[in-house]
Amino acid sequence: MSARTPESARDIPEATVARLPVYLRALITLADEGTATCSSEELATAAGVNSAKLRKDLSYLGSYGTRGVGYDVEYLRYQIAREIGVTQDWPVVIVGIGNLGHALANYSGFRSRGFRVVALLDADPVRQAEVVAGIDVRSFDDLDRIVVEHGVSIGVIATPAVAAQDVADRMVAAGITSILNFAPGVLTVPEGVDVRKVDLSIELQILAYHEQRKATAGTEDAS
Amino acid sequence: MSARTPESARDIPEATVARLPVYLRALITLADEGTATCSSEELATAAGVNSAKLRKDLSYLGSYGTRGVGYDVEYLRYQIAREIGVTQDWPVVIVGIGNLGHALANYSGFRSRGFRVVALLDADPVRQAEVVAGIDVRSFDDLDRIVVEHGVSIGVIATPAVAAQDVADRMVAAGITSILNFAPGVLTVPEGVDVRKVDLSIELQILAYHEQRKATAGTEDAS
DNA sequence: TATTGTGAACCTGTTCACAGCA
DNA sequence: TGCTGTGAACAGGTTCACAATA
Repeated sequence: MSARTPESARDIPEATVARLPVYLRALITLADEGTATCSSEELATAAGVNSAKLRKDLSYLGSYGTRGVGYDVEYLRYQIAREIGVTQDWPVVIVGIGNLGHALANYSGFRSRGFRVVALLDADPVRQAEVVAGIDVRSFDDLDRIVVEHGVSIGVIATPAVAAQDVADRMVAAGITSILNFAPGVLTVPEGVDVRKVDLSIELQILAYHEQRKATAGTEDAS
Repeated sequence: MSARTPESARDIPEATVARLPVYLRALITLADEGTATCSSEELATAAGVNSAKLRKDLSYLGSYGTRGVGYDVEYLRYQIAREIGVTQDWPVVIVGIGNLGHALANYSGFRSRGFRVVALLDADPVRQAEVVAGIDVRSFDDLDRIVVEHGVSIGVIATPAVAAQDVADRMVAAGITSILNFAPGVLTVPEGVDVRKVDLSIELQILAYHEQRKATAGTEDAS
């Protein structure tokens, strides 16, 4: 392995990275309930995983627990928040202020979990008259200026599918390097830009697959 | 307990199941463009995966291609739709008609991808006066009746986090066996009930983690 | 003692490379 | 010949079981 691993820069498996936010949320819940200390078993239950996986995941960050005792909730919460990078807020722009864009703009979870919506953009001049969640909707052409002004590196696409690739291209050109995409379909972006996709009908179709199998579990179909 | 494996019921790896809807969407796009036949390379590009993975995935369904030629777009589309179980519509109920519930109710992608929203439910009597996407919002107490009447097995939770577990419990009691949950936090459900979770701030936090690493990429140099 | 942290075993998913077939 | 379908090698992720230790 590489000889120097500076204190905070071990490489954490992707599957673990995807669970850290879940642990963080569970720790916040425990803290709110007044819990000062928890075992890996308790935290794992709160996060919906098994304790061996939780301990393995945490071991990639460092040794933040105490053998025979457990974890200090506040301390571990801070360490995970720091590892994820949400000890201060990330500025975010949302493009596409239709039904979904409205819902996202109004979602209070962003603000409390390390993100601040700094602009809402839409290509439709009619929508640019609106004020949503206390923020005026501005022209998509303002993207470059806003990205520079607020140092934005994360963008959210909530447009119809047909516009998504163009929006992504312009986000990348403006300097955005992480995109959360709610539009269906595949986005093509340059190396170094991260895209995560949320597709509602894909999620339902995965459920439908399993549902279908439950229905035919006892039956044998011979078509 | 899998003594018999009837022709259509091979066990498909979970990772493959999660990609079948992506392939289906890519095939629909190709069909709409008038493409009659495609190679694994073309379909893989359209779906955003590599061709070896695509072929491996399709091999779990059967041999639907022609060596030296490729795949018939319409035929493969039908086979995948049948495998997922979306050759006819699944009735779905949405609970929690706030901002997100509105957006989901109005999302046209559901109807065109194998799902039909049969009811919108909310615990708040004020919301029950509304009509959203042409469907009246009804009392959450009507859940049992609606599930039986329409044969619903899939439910969507778009309530605040605090209500989600109660809604899930009542869905399960009513006979629902698949849940798509947009509320943050862990849901506990009995064996046999599938839950998929969509959590917006978790997705953003995963992006933030990688974004943070990009920012410090120049600091540590190895190899 | 009670619980963490972790090597080792195991399992799942991905990629390679080519045999098999139209 | 060209492209699919697939065994085999590989990589990544999960679970086990126990040594380390407050």
